[in-house]
Amino acid sequence: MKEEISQLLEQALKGLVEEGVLPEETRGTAIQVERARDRKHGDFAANLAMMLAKPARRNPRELAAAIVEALPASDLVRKVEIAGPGFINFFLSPQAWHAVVEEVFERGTRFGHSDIGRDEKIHLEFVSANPTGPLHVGHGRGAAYGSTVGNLLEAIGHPVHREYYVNDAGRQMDILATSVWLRYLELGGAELRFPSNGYRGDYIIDIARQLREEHGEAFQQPVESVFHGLPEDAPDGDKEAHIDGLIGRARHLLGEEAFQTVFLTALEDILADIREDLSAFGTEFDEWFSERSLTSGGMVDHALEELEKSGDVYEQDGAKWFAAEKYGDEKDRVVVRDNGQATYFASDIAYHLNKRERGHDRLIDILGADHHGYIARLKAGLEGMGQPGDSLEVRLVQFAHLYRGKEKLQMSTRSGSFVTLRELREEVGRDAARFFYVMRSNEQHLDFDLELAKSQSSDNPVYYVQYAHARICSVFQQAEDKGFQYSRDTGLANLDQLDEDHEDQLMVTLSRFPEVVEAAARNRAPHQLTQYLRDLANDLHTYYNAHTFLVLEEEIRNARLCLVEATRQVLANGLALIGVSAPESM
RNA sequence: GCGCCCGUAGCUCAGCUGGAUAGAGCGUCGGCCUCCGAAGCCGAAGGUCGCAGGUUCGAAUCCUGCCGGGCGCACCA
Repeated sequence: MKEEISQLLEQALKGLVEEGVLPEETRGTAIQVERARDRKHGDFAANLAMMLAKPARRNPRELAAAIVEALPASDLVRKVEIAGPGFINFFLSPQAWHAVVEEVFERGTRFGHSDIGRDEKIHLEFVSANPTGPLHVGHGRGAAYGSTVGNLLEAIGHPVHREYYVNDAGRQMDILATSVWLRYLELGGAELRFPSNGYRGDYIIDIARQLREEHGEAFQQPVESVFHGLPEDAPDGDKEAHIDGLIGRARHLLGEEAFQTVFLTALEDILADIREDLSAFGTEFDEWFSERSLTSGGMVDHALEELEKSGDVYEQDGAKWFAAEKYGDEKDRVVVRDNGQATYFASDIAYHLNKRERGHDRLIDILGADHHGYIARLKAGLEGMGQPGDSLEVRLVQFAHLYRGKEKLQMSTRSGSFVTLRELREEVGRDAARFFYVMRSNEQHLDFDLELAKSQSSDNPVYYVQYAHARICSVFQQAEDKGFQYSRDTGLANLDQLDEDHEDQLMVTLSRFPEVVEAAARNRAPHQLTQYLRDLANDLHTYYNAHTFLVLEEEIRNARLCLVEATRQVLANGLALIGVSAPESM
């Protein structure tokens, strides 16, 4: 609809250039059409005349008059006015709004979708939490935000590949395996002081128990041999040295094969739990990409080769460095340590190179806000490997702070005293959780009040929107109970009988949906969609309270039902995009 | 110290890539159910858009400086 207005203006512009009224260089001026905020200003407004005033050396109002004069006729437009400093205001005809209702039915669940993004393949990485324990509420925000952005991008036609990067390599994983093994020893009757830096959650004990069921006493070792001669743990000693010593001891006493068994059991258990959790949260991935596969598949070496080609890799102090500073990073980065091991930075850029080599035009990473330091170095790395730095787009998700009423809840994976995503889901429900997570801009800190999200009444916005949907369903149920036969065709044929302000308003809001979806997708801003859904629900509730739908006159009744049926469709489409259900009754 | 994010109504936040008189929810106050679901609707009060400059027809929005809050600055993962 916006598009159509824009085209009319384009033709007018073209005409004026050809007539010589406007200089040649204004031909390519980008036409901006926006929704008028106040309906007194019509339905759409264009600032074209103001933008052209300078190059054309004419005053904007005069120019606006010339543009209006040059506009081709259209039956969508009822009236055009010039207002203020030179705005061109368009008033649309009723037929224009009726066409929207028809379009909703024609497109059905795909109303609001488009294909404008079809030429850009997008790789979307999100959540990617270390598989060292259950997901907590911070990951939940990334999951809700990421999956909604994915839905929005798909809705505007982008091919989207959703991926979870599994950090299944490195020291944290070794600490995990060691923690499991220590719990295993405890289950075997050993008494030991659990390392302060180990993973303490109950899930560790569950995994240890499973290990015992599957492997019996195979991994049992005397406690003395495990702890003997290790550096002291905190508070008197160095907890890092202590845990590293324990890892070494575990590897040594168990042997590499048995250690791997413990390691893999822990990894697979936790990963399975995460998959199940995310799936139940309505978040699906196309691929779970293993960090270890980067090394084993030679991708890290390949990336290092590509990087070498830049000529910006040098050796110093026995390590290989990448001159990242030349590419806008704040300092140079080590890629291979003096012990010959590739750094985390090396595997990170190898991963991103791999994403590019898989054919994705744009890489979107959704990261926790504490990772913002990675952006510059990742872009630098990509450029060093001959890839465009701006093919990577990082979206940060700020922290979510959980409150139970006034009480702020503490979170820490290590201590085991966190609130998990699963607990949150069980407590407030998937719909409320998802809606709350994306309701605010991702760049904004989120105060998530459990009591509020749980409250089945009043101030919970997700219920407000869902209620609008349920209410419409209920109206159709009532119609049936009263013996009114609903005919959509009769309704469509009589839309011109709908002349109430509320009906007008509702149709206008329905027509905004495709624009909202596009803007929310382009801006990676799901909260713009939740905002819209509240507007739409409000229009429906207002209309409902002001007018009875199930009136005796058949034409008006069917026309009204037709309008609310379209509304129901749009509510459902919008809720589907954020992964929230559209209930028929509540 | 350097870098990134955020300062908008009492509270929580929008403000659509610079537009017309800055909006919504909650909270407060006052109304609306013999009538399709009151999980709803209508109305009122509430603002120096952190502060100061700058850019232009026009700034909450863009630029600079300052103030305040959060986060990050590893041969850790």
